[in-house]
Amino acid sequence: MKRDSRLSGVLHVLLHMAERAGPTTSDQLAKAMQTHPVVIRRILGGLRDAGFVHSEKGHGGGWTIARDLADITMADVYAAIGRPSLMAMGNRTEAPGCLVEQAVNAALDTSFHEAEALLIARFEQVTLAQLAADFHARMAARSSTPAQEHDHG
Amino acid sequence: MKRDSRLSGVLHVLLHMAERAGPTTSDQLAKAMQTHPVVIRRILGGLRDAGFVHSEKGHGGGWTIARDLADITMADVYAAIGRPSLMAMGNRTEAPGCLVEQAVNAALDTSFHEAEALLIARFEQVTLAQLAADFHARMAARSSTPAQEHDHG
DNA sequence: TTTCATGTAACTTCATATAGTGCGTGAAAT
DNA sequence: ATTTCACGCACTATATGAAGTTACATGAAA
Repeated sequence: MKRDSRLSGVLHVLLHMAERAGPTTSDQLAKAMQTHPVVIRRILGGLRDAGFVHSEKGHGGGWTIARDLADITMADVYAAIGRPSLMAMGNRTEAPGCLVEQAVNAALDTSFHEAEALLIARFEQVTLAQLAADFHARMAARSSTPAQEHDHG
Repeated sequence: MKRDSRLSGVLHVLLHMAERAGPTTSDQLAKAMQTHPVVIRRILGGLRDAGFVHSEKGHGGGWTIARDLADITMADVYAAIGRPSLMAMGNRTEAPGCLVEQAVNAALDTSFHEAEALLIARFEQVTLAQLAADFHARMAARSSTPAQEHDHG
């Protein structure tokens, strides 16, 4: 089953933005992410509507983070991209008339809802500031090659 | 993101088989599941290889459950279909050179692995016998229309 | 008024889950 | 023996959705 990488992508973009001083353009972020500028704009659209980032048009424009990194959790980002399903599995049919399927669905739903609740709870505990700190720790650990912080090779 | 319904499907098929006395053909199961016989054979292929069901060719052939329902857990069934990914989300890139992405991946992986472990643990606690019992309880509750146990409308 | 940058819609790939077809194999009934 | 039944499997077809791309409009600064 193919897995959604939007959450991973948004977090990645946000951390790259956080490493820069002024506004960052979609083009620059696309280069860093090895993708297309329009994809960046799509990814950040939800974040902008949720107030986590700000976008400016024209000369000197681009994207900036609108809040303190310590005030944005992974759960916030997850919500901003529309709370896509976390579970790769679903029921064959929802609201089935078949009682066998109802029994199966009930058993699966119970477990899946527990797992989703656990995930959301974990997401709420991790802020972008923590992720940035982890990144900087990795930077320090890779002391021999300190210029590769943006290496995507 | 589209969700895999194989686990739901296999459990459904197994419980339908359990309700019948002798062998059940792929055709009969396909009718009950409103799908194609080949789909049934594919679904049950992994279960056969794992020894949970038995298949017989020719006249009077079909599928039978090879073990006691109390000895088959949802985790067994999950394993038999190849342990497909349970999480709908993955990392943009695995083993990235980018330290930002490494930090993001690490944070996500931690949460996802926890959630997966929780799910597997729950699956291990539910046997097919329990699911069958739940089904029969639903049958009893729907006492006014007792002939609909195979209704898929 | 030219250049830069976002906002969006429409379109194209591309991956892949699911469904379906055709033919081969083996077992039982006649 | 031969017919019928049922699974096994390789292959094709279809549908869905994410990601990538193009095109153009909007708005701001040089």
